[in-house]
Amino acid sequence: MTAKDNSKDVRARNRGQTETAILDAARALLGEEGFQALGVNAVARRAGCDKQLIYRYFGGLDGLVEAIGGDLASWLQDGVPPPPARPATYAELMEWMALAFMDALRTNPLVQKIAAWELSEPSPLVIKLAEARAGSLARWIGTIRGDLVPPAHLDAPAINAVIIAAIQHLVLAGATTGMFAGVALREEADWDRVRKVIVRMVRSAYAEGV
Amino acid sequence: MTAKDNSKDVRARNRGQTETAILDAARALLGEEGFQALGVNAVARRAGCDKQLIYRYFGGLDGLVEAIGGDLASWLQDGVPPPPARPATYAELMEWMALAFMDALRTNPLVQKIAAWELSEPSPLVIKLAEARAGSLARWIGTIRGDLVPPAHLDAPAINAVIIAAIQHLVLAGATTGMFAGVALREEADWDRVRKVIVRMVRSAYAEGV
DNA sequence: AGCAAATATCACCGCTCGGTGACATGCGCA
DNA sequence: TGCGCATGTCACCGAGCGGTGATATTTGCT
Repeated sequence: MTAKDNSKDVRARNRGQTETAILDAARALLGEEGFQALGVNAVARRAGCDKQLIYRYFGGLDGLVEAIGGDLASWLQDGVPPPPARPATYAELMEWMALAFMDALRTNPLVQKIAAWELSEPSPLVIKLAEARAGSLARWIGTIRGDLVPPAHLDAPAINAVIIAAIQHLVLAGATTGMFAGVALREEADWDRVRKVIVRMVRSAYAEGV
Repeated sequence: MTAKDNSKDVRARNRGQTETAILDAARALLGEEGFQALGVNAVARRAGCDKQLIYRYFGGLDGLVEAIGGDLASWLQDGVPPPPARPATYAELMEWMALAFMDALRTNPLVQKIAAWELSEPSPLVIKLAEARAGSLARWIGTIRGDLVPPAHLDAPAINAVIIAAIQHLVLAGATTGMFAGVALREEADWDRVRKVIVRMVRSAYAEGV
């Protein structure tokens, strides 16, 4: 029971523990500072270990990022509760989906930073992340969709892509500049305004008329 | 008439000429490589001059970027032709606006990179750029709007923000990963698909029903 | 012509980065 | 007990970065 024992946690020689420490550090760093700050030195500093271990256990930054991308696969399934009442129509389902997706993304800075990353550099590594995220989204929609079918005369995938794109962009812009196209995106009231519009647009896009 | 005369253009001692050379280099670098590659050394290398001149004439990278942001103010007014036929309704106007904005952004990698930059780091410098871009957009819409007035019961600014956000996000995603939410964004046919959906959503959002 | 200011270039600093090899230390098994 | 391997640490490399002072060269004015 020397004085040093509790000064730095136990930091036993435990590979698994170190690996998760590195992973956690990388996730935290990416979520808080963005992909620009994600480097071998920074991660090792934050994880409290030597950067050499990053190379040994993950094969460098690429492998580390790939590992992060791995648990990206289920961020929607885990974080979003299923729709409270079974929606009766595809339109209602998509309306709920849009709002749920917006909240999920708003409360997940890590995914926000990854999404911003995808828009900033087309490196193969980032493309893998994009695919993982797209797959996650597709799987999530698949599970909540059940047997509901979109109207046959509509291009539902494209409509949904437009909706998701709008939400994603507004959330990212709100997190950085706090505005977009003159519309404030800071207070919860601002987001209520956005919610109203999203709901209206989803409804009308899937409406029968026209 | 020594052999060296034409080897490097004239490169006379001309401050104005050098300034535009630096500005052009910075614009080209930003448009081609993205904001990550925008550094004092890189710009000077590309402009074929010493980086010291960047500090002397622009006060560093910040001033240089600010100068770039300056002529950002008119990128829409200059690049987009006015609507061919005077639209009769606000909805028609916004429909044309959406498509025109999409094409303008798709053909302007510099603005694309700046938009991606805004989503990646919230530095005060970038916020200035964002404001410049937002102001440009507002001014553009103002001039083409004329005396058309949106339906009073609708939150037109928010609706437009959602539309612009969707377009911007799809264009950025197309330029980097070439996909979004499972929808391809490469061939012109892909963009026709997007156009159809955008038109439908703008129309229905501004429709009288509901 | 001659001089001062504007213009352009060079050399250098300190720092951080990604990456690697050599070395220390503790665990588990024979 | 002692050996071998897994785990962790350290020192170092070359390169590029942003930034700055001193210096060379041309221009333009008197």
